Amino acid sequence: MAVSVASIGPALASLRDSEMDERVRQVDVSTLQDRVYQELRNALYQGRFLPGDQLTIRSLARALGTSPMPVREAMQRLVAEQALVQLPNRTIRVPALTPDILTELVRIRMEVEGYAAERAARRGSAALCRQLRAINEGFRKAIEAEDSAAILEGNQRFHFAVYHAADAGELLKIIETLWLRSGPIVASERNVPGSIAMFARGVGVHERITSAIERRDAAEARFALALDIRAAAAWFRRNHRFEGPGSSAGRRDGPIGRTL
Amino acid sequence: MAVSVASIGPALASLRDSEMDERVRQVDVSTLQDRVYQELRNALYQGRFLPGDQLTIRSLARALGTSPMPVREAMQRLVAEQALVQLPNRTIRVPALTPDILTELVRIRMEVEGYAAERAARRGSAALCRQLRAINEGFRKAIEAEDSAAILEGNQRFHFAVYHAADAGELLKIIETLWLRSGPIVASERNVPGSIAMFARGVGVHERITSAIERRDAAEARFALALDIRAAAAWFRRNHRFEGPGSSAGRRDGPIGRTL
DNA sequence: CTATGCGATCTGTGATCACAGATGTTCTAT
DNA sequence: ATAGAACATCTGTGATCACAGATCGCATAG
Repeated sequence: MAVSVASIGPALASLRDSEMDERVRQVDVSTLQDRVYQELRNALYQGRFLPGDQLTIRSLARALGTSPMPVREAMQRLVAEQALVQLPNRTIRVPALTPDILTELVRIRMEVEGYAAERAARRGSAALCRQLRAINEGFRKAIEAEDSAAILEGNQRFHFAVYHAADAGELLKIIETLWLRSGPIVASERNVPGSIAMFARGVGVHERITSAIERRDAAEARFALALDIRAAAAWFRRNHRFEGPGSSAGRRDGPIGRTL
Repeated sequence: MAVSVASIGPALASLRDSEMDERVRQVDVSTLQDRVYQELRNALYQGRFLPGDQLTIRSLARALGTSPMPVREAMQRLVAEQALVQLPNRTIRVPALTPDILTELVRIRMEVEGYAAERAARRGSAALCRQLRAINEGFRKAIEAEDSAAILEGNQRFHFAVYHAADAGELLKIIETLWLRSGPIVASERNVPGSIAMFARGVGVHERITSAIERRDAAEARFALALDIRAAAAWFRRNHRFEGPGSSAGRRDGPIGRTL
């Protein structure tokens, strides 16, 4: 009993791209090393590793459930981005910040991120300002609740909303690298007494940035953004215990530090 | 016939560190991947690879006489630094510059390198100014001789002498990354008609930068440095043929392009 | 002529292993 | 007590291989 395919009709026709899209979703094509990289990057941002901590390929591979290769590649990438440092004896550590490096990074960030704020002010929209105010409100609530993870996240979300509005992909990459440098040390200070008050002052500065963007005042947006960074750095410089690269002792508990 | 060691005297005593230093020199402890990285980096700076060129691990390993591993690590590092780009199909290419990216990189460089010039002006010495003038003289002679490699090198030496004088290691790393982005495309234009005249104008701007540093005029140093970058970019934008990522056709011979 | 399937080839990725350098501990000689 | 040697361990590096995805060329069907 032969049935002609033609008699079955369009049921066997090829599906159009749009029809196919409705039936299946794109799968994750990321490589293992990409995923390892993201996990390590998140861990650094969230202060799960402290400045001076040593990371080894094998221990991380065991913990992540992979072979050493993707971990090695991810770690080398973070070394290239200066988020990790490889010492002369070849071990890889989370870099500690010396007061000098901190000062330098702060100044660079004021220049680079200030420029991004300037660009954002020239390009900003009412929708952006609404978004910034919503983020800042979430940030304020996190401070009220003394929720350190939410505070760090809120501050970061505010800043990166501004920087995305700058519409400068290459600049964003530089800024991300700068933030990767500060992430661990900043997160390590999130429980220091007085950091809540520091963050609370940041809510007002964020509003100042937002208003400047609203008014298309590029110079004021730049100034306020730089002020935000500098004020946090000044607090940080007074409160952070600068230690040697191998030391992870002396952790103090208390309220929350802030992103520089 | 037993001879007491003690009778031989100080000939068998341990040498002090300083004595040892006089006898032997430090050996090169760099890894193979470091050396591969440097070679690739130099090749990119010198325009030995054109924008859009594909680089494969195995062909490079064969050419360099190594196994694929160090090449792979070096290439991944250059990808992390954006000197190479890895496409969705995973091949790795020398990135081409679109007009938009060029514009963005130029603006970032004006901000970042301008800031470095500002710092250099605050820290500069008479010795630095002598050095800068000597480099600029060599640059002028290279232009006179229409020696494209020496022109590129002279321009780079001038700029980096300024940036070193800024005394900001972290900033220098960012600047190096920015230059790595421009290297191949700039070197690809070194033989375009009119580039000599462009470079010749740069000699005067370099002197303007040097004078500003000499007078400790940070704002003028910043302005002149940014002017240097912007003028070169304007010329470049008028003269560079922006091509797709896969194309390396259309190479034109003639005088020399300039580093942006 | 166009679309699809198949096989070959190329490419990067991940796994595994051995090697080499650095470091710490223990032992021995002075 | 101190210095040096030997050994064990840890760490990253380099080599090699297999795997998996992407691409291309060719053949076949409609």
